[in-house]
Amino acid sequence: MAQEEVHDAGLALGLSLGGGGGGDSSRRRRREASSSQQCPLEPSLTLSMPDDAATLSGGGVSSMSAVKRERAEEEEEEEAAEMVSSTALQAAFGGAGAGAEEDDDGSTRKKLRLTKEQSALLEDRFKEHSTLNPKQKVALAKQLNLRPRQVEVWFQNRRARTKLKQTEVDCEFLKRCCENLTEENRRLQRELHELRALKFAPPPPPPPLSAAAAPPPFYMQLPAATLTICPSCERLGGSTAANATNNTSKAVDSDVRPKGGTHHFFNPFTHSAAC
DNA sequence: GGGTGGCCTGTTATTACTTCA
DNA sequence: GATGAAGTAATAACAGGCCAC
Repeated sequence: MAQEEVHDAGLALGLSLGGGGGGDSSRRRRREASSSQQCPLEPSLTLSMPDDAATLSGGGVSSMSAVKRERAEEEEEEEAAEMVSSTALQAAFGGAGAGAEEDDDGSTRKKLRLTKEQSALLEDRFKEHSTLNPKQKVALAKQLNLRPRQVEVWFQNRRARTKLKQTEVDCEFLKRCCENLTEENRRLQRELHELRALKFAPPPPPPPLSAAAAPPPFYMQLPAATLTICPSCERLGGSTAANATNNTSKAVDSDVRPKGGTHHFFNPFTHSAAC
């Protein structure tokens, strides 16, 4: 089933959950609740209109500065206006829009699926900048017929997904590093064994692998991004082997070297007694 | 020092899709 | 093949913490 068909179905009303508008509204509401006399058991998931009404009634914003309060009220007014005009814009963007339908009991949150068009535009903006300033956020929200809070949440989630993905990639890369180092360790053990055996043999011919022909140890090929802070001494590590043989490492090293001091790159696979 | 806003991280809830009897 | 329940992945929304201003 095409997702857009589902998106279009029954979501044109444009009522919104949560509320509060731009900024970290949920936390703001929490702080407001704690600083005012509001009941702590009040459900946090409310429709925006009642929530806004409560806020505008004065109890919820008592701790906010006048400027902030003014800004919040402006945003809330904008959102209210957006809701009024949302029906027309829903047609343009296919319907996920600025909020959720109210449940019969009005208590459960409705998660809205963004349309392909909305997601695509958000992705485009994310490619340009992974963060938004408040003006950009509001503008993008208007363009997408979403609330600024929704745009903000989308960017937060998107950054989290990106980071998670990068972590998985790094993990996979380090796994390969580990495998290669294990293999290299085996090779060196064999080589050591052979050299020891040669002690009792006639003078050997030159080694088959010259320094120029032999590939550098795997850890010397690690990109700079994998070089991290040494957990023991909490310095940028300075693997002399890597620095001596790898131009890239040298360049990176010179970029990050603190003035008047030397440090070593930390390689998690080779780091041992160096610190 | 406390208030506020932005961001991160972890969690929850919802939706869409897949599998299987 | 059609169907509904169960399982799963994706993700919007939320909560709480941290940090800078």
